[in-house]
Amino acid sequence: MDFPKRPNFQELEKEIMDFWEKEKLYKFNLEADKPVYSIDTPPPTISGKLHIGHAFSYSQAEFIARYKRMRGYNVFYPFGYDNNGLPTEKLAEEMHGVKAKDMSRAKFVELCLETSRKVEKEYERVFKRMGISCDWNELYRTIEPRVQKISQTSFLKLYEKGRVYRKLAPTLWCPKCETAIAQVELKDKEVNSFFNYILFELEDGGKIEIATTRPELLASCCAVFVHPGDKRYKHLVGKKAKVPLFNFYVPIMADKRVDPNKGTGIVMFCTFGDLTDVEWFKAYKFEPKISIASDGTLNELAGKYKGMKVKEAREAIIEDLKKEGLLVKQVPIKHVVNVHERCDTEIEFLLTKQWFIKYLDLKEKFLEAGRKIKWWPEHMRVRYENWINGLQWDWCISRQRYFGVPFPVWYCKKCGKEILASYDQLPVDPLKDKPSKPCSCGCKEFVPEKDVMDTWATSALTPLINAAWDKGTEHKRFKMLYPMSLRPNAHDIITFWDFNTIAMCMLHTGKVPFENIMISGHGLDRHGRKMSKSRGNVVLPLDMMEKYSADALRWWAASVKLGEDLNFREEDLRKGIRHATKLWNTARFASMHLKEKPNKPAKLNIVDRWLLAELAEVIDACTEAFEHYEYSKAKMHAEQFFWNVFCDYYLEMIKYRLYSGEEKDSALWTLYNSLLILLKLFAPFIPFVTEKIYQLLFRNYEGTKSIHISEWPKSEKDWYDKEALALGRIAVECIAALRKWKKLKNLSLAEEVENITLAHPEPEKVETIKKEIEKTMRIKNLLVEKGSEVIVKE
RNA sequence: GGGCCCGUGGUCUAGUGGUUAUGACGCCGCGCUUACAACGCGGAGGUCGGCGGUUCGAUUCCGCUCGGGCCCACCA
Repeated sequence: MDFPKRPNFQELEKEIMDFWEKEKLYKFNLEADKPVYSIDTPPPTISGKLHIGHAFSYSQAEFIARYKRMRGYNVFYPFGYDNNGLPTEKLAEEMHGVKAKDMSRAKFVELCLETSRKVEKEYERVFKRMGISCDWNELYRTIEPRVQKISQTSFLKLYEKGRVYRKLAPTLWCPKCETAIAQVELKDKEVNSFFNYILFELEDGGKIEIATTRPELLASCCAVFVHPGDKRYKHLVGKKAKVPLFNFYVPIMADKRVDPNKGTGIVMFCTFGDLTDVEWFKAYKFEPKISIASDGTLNELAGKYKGMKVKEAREAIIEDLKKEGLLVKQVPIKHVVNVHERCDTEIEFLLTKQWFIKYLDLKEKFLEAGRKIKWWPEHMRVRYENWINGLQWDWCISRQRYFGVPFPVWYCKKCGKEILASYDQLPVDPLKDKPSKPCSCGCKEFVPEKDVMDTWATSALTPLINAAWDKGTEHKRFKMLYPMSLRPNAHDIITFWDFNTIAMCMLHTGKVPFENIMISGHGLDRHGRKMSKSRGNVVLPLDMMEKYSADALRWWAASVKLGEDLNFREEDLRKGIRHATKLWNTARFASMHLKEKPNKPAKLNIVDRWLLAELAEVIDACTEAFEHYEYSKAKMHAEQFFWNVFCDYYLEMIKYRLYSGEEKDSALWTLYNSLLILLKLFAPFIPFVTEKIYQLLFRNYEGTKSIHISEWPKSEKDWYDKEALALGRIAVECIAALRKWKKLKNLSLAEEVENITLAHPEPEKVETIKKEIEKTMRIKNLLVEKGSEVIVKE
């Protein structure tokens, strides 16, 4: 057997990785007659490079996959890529130095696909190198045709149920690029501006003062707001104010979103100056007054100011207000505005038609669904519930983007009616394809929907994607895989991914999509900050695995409780190396003595019985911890037992038997079995080194071709031997005291000693295990007497 | 501003209404004792973030406060 003192972990891991791949160890078997454990792997966003944070949370879910596999489950562990949407668009633009709006849509989509393919390859390398035991045959991409079909089917079904509707809604708009933009494309910018104090006339001739930075929006003014608790203005609520220059009346209303300390405490509400305006618009259901066109110029509603750019109009209106004596003062201020990150242009809100999913009426149902799922850790459910309780609007699922799943929709050119694709046409691209029949009005010309769906509207379907919902709900695969056993993800996307998935799947199937949700924390940088390109604090998993090992990286990821964040410090990776080396050397020691598979002896030595009793407790503790997704506890129990009991005491205590031959069969049998059990307890965490040792030392005897499909350890009934447990622990106490004494006396541990007197509270018990203590500590004659503490007497 | 979580020796971490509070890294001393110096043995090191309350008793339960993280909201 080949047991060098120090293995080369990198080489070892690559060899094992090839072995797993060749043996197709993690392939899901649709035909197997075993209980299924299915995992709804989070498809990572194709947005750049994977960092340590990914390694952290994917490892944690993977521990569970390996544990369940060893528990005999038919584990379904697919992999996916979320390459549908804005992050991939931005990556493609960045990598190729181009901009989407400067090229044809088809060309840009092709570029995104090409970018994604390249990045997927890199992701795959990292995950495989980490030993993530996914079945790579079960691979999906959220942009691929099959998934598009599922996503579009979802849309059509919801449409049929009356759950999907289209209505005007404010959209973030860049007037320079003349495109809708997403919230993540916004950037804050501090600008110099003026607070303009403007007079509005009341019906009774009185005047009120309003401060605004955007006088050009006067034509869009719909109302005037004060704070409900503001005594100065209480009497105004319910009255009307006349908008200067345009001379129409608007209501004066109270709303707590007004800050009484800002400006005059009276604010004008326009459609739309900023995000608060959007909220008021939605909350009070105003008729919009849009005075800014998509190119950033004012429209006919603005009367004489029509055609002017926003800034020109602002100046012109200020001039006119001055002339009329309606401008009280201008106070220069610095304030933060939202600009488009590309071109630095201040954004506007435009009313456009958007698609929504109606679900506000189902809040109670979603809360109930959340209660049907086991959350690990439990408190994470609270975030889910808070999110639902705070929901105020239906879900807008349309995005004015390019790279995403298209809506299966056209509009009749003549009557404007919505024409939906038929199911057998899916996946469909309305920009290229045509409806299968003419509009009911007879018209044969159509305007395609150009928007694409929100990426979450597709990724919220992963349980259905995995279960092949496109083939219906009555086939074997769907029944095997839906609902899924586990949804693992980090806590930042509970509100997006978990909530949307539960909502979507409940709408489609009426059943919760998974039985368990396992929420992991974040792997952060040394100072506890998220890793990001802009911060420059990204640590790459591949670098760390080359420097240490995949096992070391995984060992690190297992070191905190589920749900806790963990700061990454490179020196912590040494712990994993240290542990793997220790395990390796233990196996090396065992290999020197295990020349064949030992038979169970008729009678077990007391030390062996003690070890098995300790082991039985550890197995139970690890198993229970894993059943509760507490992998870190399982790791801790196994690790502490291994170092502090197995290596420090047990191995030392059996050496005399291994070398002398006395009761050797008992020691060999126990060593063989306890080491195998330990390997199995560690296997989910450090799959490479445990596999290698298993192959070298156990495979021939055990038969099963890999430790990762071997049976999870079970303790035998007769191992729970209370007497042996107590005696063994007493022996440990005595040995510790004797070691301390030898140290004090400057004696080497190997030094033979004649007569020693040891005090112990229970001398009669020590007597029964005296021989083992003597042999371990090389004492000729151990005398025991009663004492209050365990100590060597001079 | 709202919600959730975290705050234990220099660093990371376990844990509990009750004797001297767990383990590891680091540090100090000794040791290459036939698996392992990527090791072994021994040792030093903590008012369990702060204040107040409940209790016979609190690191553990409650309230407030400070610090950190994440998500959400806000910036006329």
